Amino acid sequence: MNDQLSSKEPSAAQTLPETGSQEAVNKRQAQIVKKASRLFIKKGYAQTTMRDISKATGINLGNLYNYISSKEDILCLAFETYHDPAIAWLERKGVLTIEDPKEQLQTALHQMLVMTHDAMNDILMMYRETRVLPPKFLKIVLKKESDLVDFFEKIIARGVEKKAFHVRDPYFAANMLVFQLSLYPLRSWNLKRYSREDFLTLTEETILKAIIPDCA
Amino acid sequence: MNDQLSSKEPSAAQTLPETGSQEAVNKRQAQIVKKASRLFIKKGYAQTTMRDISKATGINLGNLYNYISSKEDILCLAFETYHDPAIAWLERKGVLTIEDPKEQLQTALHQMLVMTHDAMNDILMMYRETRVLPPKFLKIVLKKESDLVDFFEKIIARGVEKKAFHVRDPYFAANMLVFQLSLYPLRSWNLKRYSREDFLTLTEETILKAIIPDCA
Amino acid sequence: MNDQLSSKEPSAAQTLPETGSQEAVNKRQAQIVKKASRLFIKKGYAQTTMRDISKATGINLGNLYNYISSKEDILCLAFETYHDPAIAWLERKGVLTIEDPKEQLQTALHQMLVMTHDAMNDILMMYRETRVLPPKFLKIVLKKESDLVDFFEKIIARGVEKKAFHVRDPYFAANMLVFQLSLYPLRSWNLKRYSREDFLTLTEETILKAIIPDCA
Amino acid sequence: MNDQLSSKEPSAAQTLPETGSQEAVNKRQAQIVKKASRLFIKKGYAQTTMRDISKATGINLGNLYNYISSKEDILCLAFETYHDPAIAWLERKGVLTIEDPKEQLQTALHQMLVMTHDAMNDILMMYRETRVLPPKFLKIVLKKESDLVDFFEKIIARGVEKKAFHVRDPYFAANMLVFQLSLYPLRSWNLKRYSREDFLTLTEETILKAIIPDCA
DNA sequence: CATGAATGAGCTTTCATTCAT
DNA sequence: AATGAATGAAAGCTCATTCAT
Repeated sequence: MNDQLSSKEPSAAQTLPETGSQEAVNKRQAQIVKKASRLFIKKGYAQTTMRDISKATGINLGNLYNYISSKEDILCLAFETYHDPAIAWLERKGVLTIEDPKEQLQTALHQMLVMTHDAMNDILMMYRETRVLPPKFLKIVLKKESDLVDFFEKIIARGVEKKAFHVRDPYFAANMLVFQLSLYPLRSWNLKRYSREDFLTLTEETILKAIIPDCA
Repeated sequence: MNDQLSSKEPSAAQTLPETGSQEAVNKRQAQIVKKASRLFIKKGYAQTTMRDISKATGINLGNLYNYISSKEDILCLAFETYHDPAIAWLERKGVLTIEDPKEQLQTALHQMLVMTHDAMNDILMMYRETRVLPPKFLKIVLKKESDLVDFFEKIIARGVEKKAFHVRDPYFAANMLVFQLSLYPLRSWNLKRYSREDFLTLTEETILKAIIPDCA
Repeated sequence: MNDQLSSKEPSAAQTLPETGSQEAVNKRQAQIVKKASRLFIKKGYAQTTMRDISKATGINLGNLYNYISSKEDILCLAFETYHDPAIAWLERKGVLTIEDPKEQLQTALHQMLVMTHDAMNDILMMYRETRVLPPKFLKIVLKKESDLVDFFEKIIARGVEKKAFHVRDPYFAANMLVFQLSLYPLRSWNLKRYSREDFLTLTEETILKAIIPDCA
Repeated sequence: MNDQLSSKEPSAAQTLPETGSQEAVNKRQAQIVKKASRLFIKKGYAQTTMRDISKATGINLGNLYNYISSKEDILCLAFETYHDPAIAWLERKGVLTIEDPKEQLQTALHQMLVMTHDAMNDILMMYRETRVLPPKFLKIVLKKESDLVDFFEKIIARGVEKKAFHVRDPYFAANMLVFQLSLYPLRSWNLKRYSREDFLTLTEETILKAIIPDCA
């Protein structure tokens, strides 16, 4: 039942020379992706040069290419890094085994909100730079996003069946819900006045009001 | 009253060697911005070259610079072009004079939804390329977006006062509402299954449910 | 009958932006190919940089790419430039209409020797750099070379039939003959002691001795 | 008499930090040159990277430099490796002691043809990559080639004196002969239709016809 | 001797922008 | 105003070579 989210396709963006100690390479790679993501967030992908990344990581320009195979590769890796945990989280927390629809929805929603809030900059970047991804990789990313929608659709549909939710079109509702998760990353400049806690509570409330009838 | 939306700052991104008939220049400029926007939408700003724009407009490469001062300038002008009408629309339609809060909100929402839906590609582009805008211009754009939020906040606050709406924090609700307007542009690939009409109705319904208590 | 040499395939290596006056572009292109060939001859293709070519032609590095589409393209154009005339020459001179086999062979041989001698450096370069050509282009080049062999094979075969030549295998003889044409380009450092005239006479004599029986 | 071919100049292209057992070093060096030559033949010198050579030899990239001093050095060593045996062969076989000019020429020619045929790929490579050799080394290589010409010139001149050969200019004839030895390496793609034996016989015949009068 | 990460110069190519005509 | 050739500063990436371990 909880296999619905595990679309684990062969995700490594590109193969590398793979010299030796894969572990050390992975560590370096992670370091590069992390620093590069910060730059992508700040300046945009196209405006970030490999020389910028070299400077930011402290890794020599030529040496960078021992760990990643191209600039595009870094972006793909960044998408992986920030996408996979989101999906794994829900699975681990056993959300799918919660019996009460309201409780189930609230739990899933809350966990996703927290995650989204904390990774806000990365999500903002991903919204912007999706266009740059190579087609093959783009497909994987969209699949993962639509998996998340499907996940919420199931929960909502079950709640509707059990008369706990009042929703005309569960698939649409799931789409709207998943989209609303990104409110903060995409609109943060207007929402700075709210504390983290206030914001989370308000968002949860607002989202649920459209799904649960008497939640006024 | 209608001054709340008119933050008409000196909008031409950069000054040009204003020679002859300003009118002819403006017309050419508009033509450039329109064609260039299509390219920015399709290929992304960074991936669009001045040569592309020259070819698309039929205006000689060097001659382009008689009408715009830089590539960046075109993007700034594009933001203006697609931002200002959105704001002017509501003003023109006299939404602010509607007495009944429910009717007022529904009217404003519907009009904005229609606009957003039809300009979806432009909006998507603007989400993506905001990072390229020069800081000064970015500020103007953000101001305009927050003007729209303020506009809806006023409507919602009045509805709350009149006990027509049930909303804990009107400013937050307005932000969410304005954000939800972009559902289609930013998620269109998941929503292709809905007809234009179905989509508009569903979105309106869903947004209003979170604001108007008994709108089930 | 004289169509046997005209394997005029679409030979332009790569398509170019083709801006306007094709004639001026062609002239510049020829200039680039000529200067670049000199460099390829002197230093080898791989050891010649685009900056070298820019400096040698006096054309700005970036501007070069308005006339050629890549470094490889220059090499392809060079092959064309020095290959096509060789083939056209024989056709124009009406060698194929000479009745007497001996006279026909001598005429063709002499004309080819003169050409080869004068373009020696280019031929040397072509021998060396053939490997760099893109496969599609390589095929064309090899086809042209084998056309030349076929041309001489026909002449020799006719001479054998008419008992004018004494040759066991006309195709082999033609290959050897065509190969011998390159003696000077490929061995010039050993042959500097001969005047142009002496060299041509000696070579002609030597080549013919292997084909015409009593030519001692 | 046999000193005419032994131009044994100090042949190691560059001096190395000669540490331990010179013998082991030489063995490794030979291994590197052999494998690298295969790569040079297949891909060309410029297109072969030190990483390729490291992978092909199984010797660590950095470690390679304990046995050779540069990439260029490998090429120089390759030229030596494939040049010296050709020269030594004839000396060893005692060709110079054969009394009958015709037999002497035939023997030398046959042996050289066999060698050239079997080492065709190496010879092709040497033709191509000569341009990369450092001037000092290039001189040595050319000297060795001209030694071979001198060798055949002596044989031919003696035959002419003894009225066994009919040749106007022995030096020119020797040059042509040595050049013809390379027919197969440089034209193999046109000559694939001949068996090894057929090819050798045809070539021998054709070459001799230009030197020995009644060899029809 | 062996390793392979690190170095940095240099490569081809692109492109916004300028300028002579 | 219009043209498009010219400019030159980067860009992404490669690779021979070095060096700390």
